Amino acid sequence: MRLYNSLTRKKEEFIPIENKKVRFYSCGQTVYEDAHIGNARTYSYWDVLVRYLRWRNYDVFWVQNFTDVGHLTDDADSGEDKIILTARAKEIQPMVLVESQIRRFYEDMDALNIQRSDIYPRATGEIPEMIEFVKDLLEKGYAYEVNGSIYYDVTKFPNYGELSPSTYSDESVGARIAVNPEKRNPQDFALWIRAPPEHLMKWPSPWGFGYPGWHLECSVMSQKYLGATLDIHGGGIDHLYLHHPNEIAQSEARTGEKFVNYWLHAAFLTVEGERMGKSKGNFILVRELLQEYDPMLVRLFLVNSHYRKGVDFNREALDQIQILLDRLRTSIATIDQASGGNKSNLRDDILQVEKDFIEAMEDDLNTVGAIQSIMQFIKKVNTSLDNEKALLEEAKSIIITLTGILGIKLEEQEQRGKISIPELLDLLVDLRGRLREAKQFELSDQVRAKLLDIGVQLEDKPDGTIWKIKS
RNA sequence: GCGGAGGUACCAAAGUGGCUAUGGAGCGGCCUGCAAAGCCGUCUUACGUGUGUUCAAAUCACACCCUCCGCUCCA
Repeated sequence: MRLYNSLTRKKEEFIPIENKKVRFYSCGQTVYEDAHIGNARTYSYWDVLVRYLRWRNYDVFWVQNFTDVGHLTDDADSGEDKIILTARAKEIQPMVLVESQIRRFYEDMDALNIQRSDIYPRATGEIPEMIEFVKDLLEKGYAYEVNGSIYYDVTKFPNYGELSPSTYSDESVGARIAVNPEKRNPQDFALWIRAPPEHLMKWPSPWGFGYPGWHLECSVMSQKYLGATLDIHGGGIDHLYLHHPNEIAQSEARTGEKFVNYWLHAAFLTVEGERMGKSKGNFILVRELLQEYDPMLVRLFLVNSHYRKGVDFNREALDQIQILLDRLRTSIATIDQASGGNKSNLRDDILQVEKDFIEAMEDDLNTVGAIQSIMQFIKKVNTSLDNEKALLEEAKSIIITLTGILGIKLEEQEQRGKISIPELLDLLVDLRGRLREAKQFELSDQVRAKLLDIGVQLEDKPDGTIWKIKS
């Protein structure tokens, strides 16, 4: 598999440190508000990457963090903790907010079929490890203490900023906001921040009460759960410039070993041509979107563009995706209905689609190409319904497997109590078929129209009727 | 300003030296009680502009134009 490595800025053959074992860390959510469509897009790609690697028999261990403390409203180590700020506005305790947001995060991700990482460590659960980490950096001379706060001295780390195509110049840092006078260099960043007495989220440390700087947790957690060197580290493109260079500086200073072999960065999505941002107020939350749209439609939209390329979110784009999703679902329903024949030309096409899919995915996770290979295959299947039934079943199975790797569930397991909805629909379809045989078209059309109203579409094919649950 | 990514047909979106991309929209047809779906054809000798390299360029080189993104919040 070839992956575009942000560190070298080119596609490289992916070779794990230890044969088929993959150590993967992705930067997670600061849990103070609901996940938006941009978060979901990024996490969808990590999900696809993990599913694909596992399908190819890699043993993937995936860690994604929850930031539940210390992420300030300003990256330059000033401003307020967003969690405390939001909790205060809601008049609840910070940890109540965190718990609630984590639950909501899981709900949103589950709905989009974004599988969970193997572990989700929380920053507040790793405070002792963070303190040890900072002590180590102090002893090694990479950090210094000022009035109970600890800062990382970037001049001690010669390769600082190697990941970032443009590190901050001193002027640009100073130009944005006043440089914290405690810092020796404008680019130094906080490892540990002293807390004023009234601060709610604070922990005792050798330097007094304080809380961790937000770059620290990723270094600490990844090292604790995955070791000194990670195979893959993923994150949003915004982290390429500050968060990730700082992670490298901290981690490599402590271990003396290379921190990450492959850096992956997901591009941002825009909404109606505009960047989603707090200042623009155009956030689209996953849960709001899902009240209106089929989760699988959203999921297909999210993976139907390349992760390193931006994509615009708008209604027209979703309408186009709906057609794509319908086409996928129709193919499954059509195969189910087909009685089959005695031809066997599909055998080659089944091998071909798997080959094309793999080829696309191996090329830097080209999900668009992978979807296209499936679409081409579906066209083949549609013209090959006279193949042996067993081959048709194989065709269906490969479609479900491949779309499943992209996180798209095509088969609905609709079950209410002991009633099977598929069986119920089969019964209705059968009854309507008898009406049509009796040329009672008015009544049979009514049945079809009513079913469509409640979300079931019937299609009369030459050899029978199929049903599809519409979104 | 500094740095990055990109400009592909009506829309979306792959492709990185020669091989029909693909999906949708529109139009025409086949099938069908009707509808839907599916299939076939068509728009389609598309690749930001200009030079150059080459037997051959969307693909490589150089220059230019334009767009988006980061250097605020933010995946």
